[in-house]
Amino acid sequence: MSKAEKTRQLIIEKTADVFNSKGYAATSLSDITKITGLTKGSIYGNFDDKEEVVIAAFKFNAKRLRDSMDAAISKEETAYEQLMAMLNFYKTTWKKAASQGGCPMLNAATEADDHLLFLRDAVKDNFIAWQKKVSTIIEKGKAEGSFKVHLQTETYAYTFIMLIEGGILLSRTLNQITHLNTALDRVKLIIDQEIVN
Amino acid sequence: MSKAEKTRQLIIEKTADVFNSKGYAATSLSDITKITGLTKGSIYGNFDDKEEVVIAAFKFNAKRLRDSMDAAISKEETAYEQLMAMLNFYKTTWKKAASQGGCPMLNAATEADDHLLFLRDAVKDNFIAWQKKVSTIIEKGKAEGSFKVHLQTETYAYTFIMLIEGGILLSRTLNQITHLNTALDRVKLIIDQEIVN
DNA sequence: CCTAAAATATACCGATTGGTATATTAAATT
DNA sequence: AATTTAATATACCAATCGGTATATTTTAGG
Repeated sequence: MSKAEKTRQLIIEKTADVFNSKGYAATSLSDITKITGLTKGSIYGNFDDKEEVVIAAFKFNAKRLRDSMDAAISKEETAYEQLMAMLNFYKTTWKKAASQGGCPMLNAATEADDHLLFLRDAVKDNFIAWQKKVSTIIEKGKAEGSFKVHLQTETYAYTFIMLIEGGILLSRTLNQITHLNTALDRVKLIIDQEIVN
Repeated sequence: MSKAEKTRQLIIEKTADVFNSKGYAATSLSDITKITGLTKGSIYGNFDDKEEVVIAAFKFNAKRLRDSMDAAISKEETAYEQLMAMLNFYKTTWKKAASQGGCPMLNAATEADDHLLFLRDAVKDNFIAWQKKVSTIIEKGKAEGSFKVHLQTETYAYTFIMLIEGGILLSRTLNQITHLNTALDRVKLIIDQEIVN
């Protein structure tokens, strides 16, 4: 890794949390220089403009989330255990995530819906990737013979995502972990009652 | 209503949609003057600062949502029909809401969670009010004898809200109404399977 | 160790930000 | 109709915004 690549990475890593909590538009270049300890010259030597930093920071935040979820899931063998690991991941990571500004998917999605259009595609891709990950687990369960074969995989995957994001939204806004737990419990209920054979 | 009160109201009404779509922080004073056709002098003659406009605009957006939902609900007699009316309200209002920047609750909540702290309480209050509204309907259903009496009213109310907000989030981000419908169908399923006697 | 190239810092740019003091206009009161 | 008061417009403010040209420093290669 060249010096420039290291600096680029440092900028992304150091600013990721601020972008996620303050918002991508509201985080200024002076915020970036303050946090990184670098100057504008260095920032613009490694990025064409602020948009590029914003996209890189979001992608970093999204990847960090994906990677740690993957790590939790891949520890398990069966599809059922993998789904449970995903739920447990949210239950245990909540506190840490809250201190980093909450769910990067939720934050970026609301900010990019009709404003910050250059972010929209990246957010979209990540939601679809998340759905596919859940879908793959459900299909795996079908192949294992532990899940019902006739059910609509995608619809269930999206239902889980909705509940989790909705739960995070309420927990953050009302400052009570209860709501996220309610969401996670509901996902488990759906799995046990409708998906498992 | 005095001239000043009329102007105040005009400012709020004309800027409400922009605040909701662009974001409360990202909407500038020149946006406000452009939309209203007024000058800074007039804005600051009726509001102390931008924060006050932001709060007023959010409250207007939230009230408009509440009022139209109330109108849809109050047309119905039974608790079951009222819950169905709420679901139908989201199904039918979706398109209009999308053109106004999406759900004001969702937008303001994510913006106010760790930034724009002065908005947080107002957002909080509105979520609680929504939960109470749903809870009141469920309690009414219990009193009517059509709903099971032992169930945890608040938890169900929050579950419905999560699903709806999560559905809106996905529908907006992925630009497909399907997801909101999935959420609304799931709420109906919960009502039919777990709440109705 | 010296030199060329890459990376970072400095100093600046015009535009826009939220906000205000004052002048002007419109509305209400006598 | 004249006068007072309320409401709106004008013109300005310092601070900050994203961005850039250039100078300086740091790194790597011979």
